[in-house]
Amino acid sequence: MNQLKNISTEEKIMTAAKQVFMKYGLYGSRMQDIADTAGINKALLHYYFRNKEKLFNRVFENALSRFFEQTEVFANDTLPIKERLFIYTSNIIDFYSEYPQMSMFIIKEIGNNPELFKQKIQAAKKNKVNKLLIDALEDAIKIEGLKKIDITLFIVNLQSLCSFPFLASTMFIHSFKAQSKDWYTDFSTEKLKKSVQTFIENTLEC
Amino acid sequence: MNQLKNISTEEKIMTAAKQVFMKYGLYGSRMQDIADTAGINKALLHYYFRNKEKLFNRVFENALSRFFEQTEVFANDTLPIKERLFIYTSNIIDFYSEYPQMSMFIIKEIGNNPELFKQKIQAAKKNKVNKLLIDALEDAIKIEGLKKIDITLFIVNLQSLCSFPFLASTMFIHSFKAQSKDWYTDFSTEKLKKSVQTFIENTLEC
DNA sequence: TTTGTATTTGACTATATGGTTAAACCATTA
DNA sequence: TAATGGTTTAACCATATAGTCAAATACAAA
Repeated sequence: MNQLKNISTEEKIMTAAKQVFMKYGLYGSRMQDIADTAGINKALLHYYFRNKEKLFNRVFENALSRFFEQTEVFANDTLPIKERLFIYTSNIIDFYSEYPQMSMFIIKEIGNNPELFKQKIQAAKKNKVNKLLIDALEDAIKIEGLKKIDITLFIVNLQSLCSFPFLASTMFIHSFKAQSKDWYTDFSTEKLKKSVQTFIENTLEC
Repeated sequence: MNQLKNISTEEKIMTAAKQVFMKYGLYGSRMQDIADTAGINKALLHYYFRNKEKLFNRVFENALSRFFEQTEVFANDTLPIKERLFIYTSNIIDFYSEYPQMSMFIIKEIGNNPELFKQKIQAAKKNKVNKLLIDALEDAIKIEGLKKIDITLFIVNLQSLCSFPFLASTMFIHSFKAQSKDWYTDFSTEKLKKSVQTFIENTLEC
């Protein structure tokens, strides 16, 4: 058995499946489309991943893992919470910048498979390298003497500012183009990062 | 011909189609599913709306119209821009609160049909009762002496704060529940409105 | 070279799905 | 009552799609 070639084919499939599933979701995606994108026979999909659902779950699980990796920074208790928030939001913006459809994909599919999401949360909580945003904020209020903010609201606001620009990029592109503003020229992830940082500072310090 | 009965069936179909299309998108939705939801025969769908695409476009067009209606407040030049922004964000939050899947639906489908979106923008610009956010802000800088903010960035931030909480509500519900926080208890649209207003004040005045 | 095993393919099946049609139903009116 | 015309339905068709299978191919070991 050629281990290298084997991995290569499997990865070709995973790459193609990621692409197609992110674009069309579980129901909208066609196995033939995935096979074509991967440049292989459709039967080979079923040889490597028994069926559509199993293939989809692998892609979804990968995406969720990447998503939760981002929270590792909160385990670093030596940094003040504001610094950790800056690093986290910067990382997550870079992450979405690289995979713009990730956010949409995760949000849409959590509804269909909330169990896997719960599992990931539990795993993250038990993992020593990891700590979730909510726990880090609660600790910061107790230990660092952080102002008693509304934690859930703050998290929602933060995720909104970081995710939505990529999620809705097609809307913004068309919207601004129709009004003679070039989204690509006007928008940069660096500017977004700065505005998020300003939001964090205003919320934590005002 | 019974005009009343006619409208009723058509509306039953539109209501069902809205529900199903919002949940599964164009490709993921099944005509049979829409027929079942409306409590009618599948052939009747084709009697009222020739085919799937036409039915979908009607639903999409309705959604877009509702979306653009929200910007009418910006045409009211007698109110200071801050007031108009407060009203607009409050309205749009109420709107998403009523139709939580609207934002996701519009975003997802604009990519497939950007032309209709462009048309709506053009129509809104020509409409005297209507004025778009971007124009209102540009005017405010010229006329009201508003601080020269980065308009596109501000709009993106604002839309993010207002839309994402509803778009990603399933994620937040599961996320907070897994961490013993009840999303429904902790979250209210009033709190969200206040945080958006604070963001507007900080951005326009700081 | 031969043999055995993993990989890959074309051809196939069963089912789901969008769409059509002819007939039935029902309300209005002559 | 009977004719008219819009509305609704069951049955049907053509195609698309997920999944299967036997045969072919590649490739490593004997």
